[in-house]
Amino acid sequence: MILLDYKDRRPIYEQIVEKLSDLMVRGVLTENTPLPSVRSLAADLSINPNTVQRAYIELERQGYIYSLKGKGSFVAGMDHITKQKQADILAAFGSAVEKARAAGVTADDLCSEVRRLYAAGNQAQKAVSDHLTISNYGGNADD
Amino acid sequence: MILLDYKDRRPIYEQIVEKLSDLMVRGVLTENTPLPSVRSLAADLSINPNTVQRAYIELERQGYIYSLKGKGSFVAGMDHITKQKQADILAAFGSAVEKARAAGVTADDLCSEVRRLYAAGNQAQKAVSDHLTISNYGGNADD
DNA sequence: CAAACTGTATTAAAACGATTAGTACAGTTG
DNA sequence: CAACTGTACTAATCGTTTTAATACAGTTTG
Repeated sequence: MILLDYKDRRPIYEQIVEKLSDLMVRGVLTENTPLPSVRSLAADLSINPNTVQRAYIELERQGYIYSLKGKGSFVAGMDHITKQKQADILAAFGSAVEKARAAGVTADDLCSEVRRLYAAGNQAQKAVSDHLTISNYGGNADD
Repeated sequence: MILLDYKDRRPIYEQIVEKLSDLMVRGVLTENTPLPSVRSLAADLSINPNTVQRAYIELERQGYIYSLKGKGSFVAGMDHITKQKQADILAAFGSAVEKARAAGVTADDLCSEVRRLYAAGNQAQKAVSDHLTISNYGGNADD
């Protein structure tokens, strides 16, 4: 399940959006997989259902999920998701690059850093994905 | 002068910290240059002096400036500033890289993006620095 | 010295967003 | 029908940010 970070200054609903969309991109949540219901996720996280709903509304607005009244909320098509998430990520990446460039960091330095992080990250990857693993809900939207 | 972005969800004092430290790293504000007084910057930005003071307190805490009672606030030593800012920037960069890696973006893709942004950014750089230019206050801390 | 600046400190109120609480309605499922 | 689902709405609460209004201490300049 998701873990909330109360040290994070971002609002809870935004953390939920980020963590769930991460799980989709990582392939843990696949197309048409049902998400936990608004009320059950709220209970699991010990937060108000309204907060979860707000996160789901945002996820739907961004194209990560689709919701059916009376049925539930489900992971949207992976093609949309991948495009969306990678666009988000590249935008954030571009912003970080721009700041580094303005601060006098060279392109070579950044590329070295990229490769260093990739080398180091591959070993930590297993632990990270374990930590983010979401319980399997099973079932599909079109049951 | 600085421009505040009210669409930005971050608090005003934090925007001030970021923009002023940016100007220092870019070399627009150099060592011992006096910053606008708490009251005058507040007037320029049409905000409360307390908000500016909070930004200055934070800038001092992070080592970007030093303040002398009755005299004013001044840009700190560039060696401290550069180290501080580059550490901040590399941390943000590393976070962006990690997310991209998790989303399946290759290291080569990121490096290509870096070089593309550097090539494109060099032409936009003049416009950016123009936009961020701060009026010249003249004078030094040790007058 | 006096006026006009500086930074700094403090307390209270106001404003704003995030979150909670409670309720309600509509659709689905068994 | 009972128990789920998403959705909608209003009101209250809470924390942070910002404002407001002073006040005090040090510096500078006429």
